[in-house]
Amino acid sequence: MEKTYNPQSIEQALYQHWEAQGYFKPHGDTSKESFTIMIPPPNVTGSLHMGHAFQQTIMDTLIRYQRMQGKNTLWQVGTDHAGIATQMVVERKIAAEENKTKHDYGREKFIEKVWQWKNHSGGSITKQMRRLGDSLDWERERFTMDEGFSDAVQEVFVRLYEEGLIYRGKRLVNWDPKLHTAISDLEVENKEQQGKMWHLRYPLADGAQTAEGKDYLVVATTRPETMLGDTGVAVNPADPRYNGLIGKEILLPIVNRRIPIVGDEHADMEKGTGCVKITPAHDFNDYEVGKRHQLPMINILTLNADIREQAEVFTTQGEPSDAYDNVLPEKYRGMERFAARDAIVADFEAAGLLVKIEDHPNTVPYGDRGGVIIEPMLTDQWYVRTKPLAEEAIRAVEDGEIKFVPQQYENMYFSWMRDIQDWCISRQLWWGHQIPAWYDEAGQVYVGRSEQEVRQKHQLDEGVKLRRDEDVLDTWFSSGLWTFGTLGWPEQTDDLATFHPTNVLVTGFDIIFFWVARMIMMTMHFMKDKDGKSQVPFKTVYVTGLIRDENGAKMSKSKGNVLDPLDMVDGIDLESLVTKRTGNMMQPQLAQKIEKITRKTFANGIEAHGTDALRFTLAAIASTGRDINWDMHRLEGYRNFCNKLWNASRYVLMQCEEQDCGQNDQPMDFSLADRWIQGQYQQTVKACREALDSFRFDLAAQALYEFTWNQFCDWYLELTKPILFKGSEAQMRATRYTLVNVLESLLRLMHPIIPFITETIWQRVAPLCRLKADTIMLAPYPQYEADKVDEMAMNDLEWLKQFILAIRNIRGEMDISPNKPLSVLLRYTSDSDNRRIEENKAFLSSLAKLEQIQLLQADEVAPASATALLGEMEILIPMAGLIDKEAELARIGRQLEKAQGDLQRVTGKLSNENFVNKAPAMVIDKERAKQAELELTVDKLRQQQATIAAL
RNA sequence: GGUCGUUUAGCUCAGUUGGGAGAGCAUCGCCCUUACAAGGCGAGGGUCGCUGGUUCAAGCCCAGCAACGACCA
Repeated sequence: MEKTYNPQSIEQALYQHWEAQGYFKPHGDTSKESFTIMIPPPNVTGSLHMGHAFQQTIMDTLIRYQRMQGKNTLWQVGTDHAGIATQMVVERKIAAEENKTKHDYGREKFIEKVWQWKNHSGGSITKQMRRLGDSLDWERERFTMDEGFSDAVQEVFVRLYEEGLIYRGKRLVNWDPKLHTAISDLEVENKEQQGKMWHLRYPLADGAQTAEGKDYLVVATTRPETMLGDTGVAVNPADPRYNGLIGKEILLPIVNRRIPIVGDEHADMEKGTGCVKITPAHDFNDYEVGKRHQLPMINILTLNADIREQAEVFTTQGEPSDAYDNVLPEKYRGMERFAARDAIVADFEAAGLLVKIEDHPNTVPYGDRGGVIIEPMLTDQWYVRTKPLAEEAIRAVEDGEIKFVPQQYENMYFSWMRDIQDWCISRQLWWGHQIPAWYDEAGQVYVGRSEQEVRQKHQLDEGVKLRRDEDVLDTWFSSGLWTFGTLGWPEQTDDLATFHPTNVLVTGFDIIFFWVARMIMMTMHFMKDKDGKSQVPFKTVYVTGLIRDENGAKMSKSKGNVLDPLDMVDGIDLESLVTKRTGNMMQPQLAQKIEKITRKTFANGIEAHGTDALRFTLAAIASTGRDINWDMHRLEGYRNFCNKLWNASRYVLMQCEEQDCGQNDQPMDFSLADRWIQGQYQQTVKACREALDSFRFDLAAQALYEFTWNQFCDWYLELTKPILFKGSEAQMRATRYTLVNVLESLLRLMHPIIPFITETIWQRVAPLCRLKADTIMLAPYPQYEADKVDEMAMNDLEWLKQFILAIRNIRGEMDISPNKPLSVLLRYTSDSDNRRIEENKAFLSSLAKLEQIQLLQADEVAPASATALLGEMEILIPMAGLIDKEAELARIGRQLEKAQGDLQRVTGKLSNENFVNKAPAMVIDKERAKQAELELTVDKLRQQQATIAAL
């Protein structure tokens, strides 16, 4: 083996080999249980970030763990077409390279362009995923716009429409004025900010007066410009100030429109002025109020969110109406919405109608893609009626058919599902699944799998002109079909029978609504068992937290704190990192700041750590679904761990290769250490399996770390040295046998988390265990073997450790070189002490560096010594010429203080009658034993203190 | 405002049915001992956010408060 651990020299080649050998594919033996994970399809425009690395490490660990247990495992790979994001990428590209817009190309040519982009540059993320060691079945890679998947999407749309679960309507939607498309409520980010509240005076018509005798109402609004579209003012029917005015009218300033005063609970008497202007075409709450009171709707904004040349007037049902005229004051026409706001406020002020302006914290909706403020807009859109779909989806989680890990995320799921709103699925984009709907010239809509099918079904001959709906479907509509669409639905394929329902979904909490909930709804509606029972898409949803930067801030490009997982794998120098973080930015003005924090945080760039160290770190921090602050030091620690494993393996191989490791059935004489490490290892297997079975990757990582470093390396390897250097043939053989077999099995145990280093070492170690197999990937996962846990060996070795630690402690405290051999005297030894000493002299001499071990009789006087206690046994190291009196007194003093403190606590507890009467006997016995031991310890330490003090 | 979560060593985090406060990293001291200085050996370090309650016993259970965070409105 190479003298130093160098991940870069092993990882890439291994992955290519695995992939070429087809180890990632399901083995196909359907007599074995299947185990399936569907990867959350990454955005085809995306690149790998920490969240991907985190989730994929978990998925790969699970899939490797199950594969090694012989299951027919499928980890399905693919990407999604990311409608808006992809279209934006290509639009920017043609703008930059050819100075063209998509309209210059036209729809068909533009889509061709997008496909070209997709085929050349799309999915670079899948190459990055290979670097992580992900054992995905690449031959089955899917894309949400590929042919089969598009069939599934169309089929679902048509069937839902035929079942009345999809409808079209003119509704208020979230409109992105920059991207010119509707988006669903989930794609809106509400941001808190310090805004303003304008108090506007609205004169009452026909001489009406308020209870206080005023001839006007004051409405408070955060959006004064929308007053151009007001069709009412609401007051609370219980509000004595104004309820007398219900039914009266306002004369709306600027447009001189008469609008009614209505009584509605929406007007909060406590808030603002108690009077609310109602603009049904530009506000979701007002829309509802308008519907309740049959107020017409006046649209005053263009799709750019500028003031229209002429308003559009609709009835509550969305039909064109002439209830009001459509004239808008000339001066505002064509104004951008915020310019119009300023102008209108100024005009109110000029007219003496601006009462006041207050600071007012409010939440403002932003489009998560375009980044501009969303405008509620009255448009024709397609909707999924989600309520009926949600019912079954809720039940599946209630009944435990689907479990969330950690469970608290079920609350989030339920609260959203129980209050679910209809889902706007149409998008005014070109890139995506075009909606399979056609209109005749009268505007009548027909839905079908093709124009031909539509004509046939509705007996429309060639004379009837049909025009296809131009809109495409929300990308999440197709992602919602991921679990069954990838397996060949709507065909009833063998894959569906074998791999569906899938087992585990690993995802972030942020897409529970976007994706998880919708996937459950869609799957349960379309996938049925033979007996008609709905199939769930997956049995467990493992929800991860977010990985944040070292200060707990969310990673984002605009903050410049994004960490590329591959930079941690390969390393990156500071200049490249700065260039990478500040290049290609949406807001170049932030570059300087980003450069500064980058230079500060990563003064020396990022070192290479290798994929295994990254994966181990991610596993180690995967605890309970909460967010994690990324800590570079932990990554370093786990790289050191990989290095430790590497070097320990080198030791094992150096000792065992070309030696007799028990392969030839010659006699073996196992040492205490051999028996002990087997037992320790078995307990590790048990802990590790339990952790993986319960999704506690952190506990699995911890168990592996603890065993490998603190037991196997720190103790066992050291304990093999006296045997391998001085033991008999049979002892050496047994120890070599234990070394190679424990290591071999340990590598299998760790493989799901750190696949590369384990495979590399395993290739060398396995032959020494008489194993012939091509890869560790398909070797069996270790099982707990209780009969290999030798209790007596465990106890004896624990005693041995304590003995050695006691000597080392004295050396450390007394500044005695570890190289200096010591003589030790033992007093008050029990029979079992004597046996243990006799059996383990070689170990003691070697690990504690003792030249002589001498037993004293109980009444024998010992020379002045540094002392340690092990049970009743006294370990004495004669001080002559070695020990500093003051230092030894200080050392004893510290121990005494600690022992006395403990004793006091235990004694206090035991003298409490209530404790003795009520606590379980076992607990009391334990305390009594502790008390006795502590008393002895205190006693002996005092004696020792006196002895030393008397010198 | 509602829901959920978090608060444990300097930092990042574990702590399973209530029964002696843990890990990694960082810190301090000593060591280039033939697997490993990305290391070895030893040591120090915590009022478990605050207050109260239940209990023989609370980091853990209950109530209230505070701070922070997420989602929803």
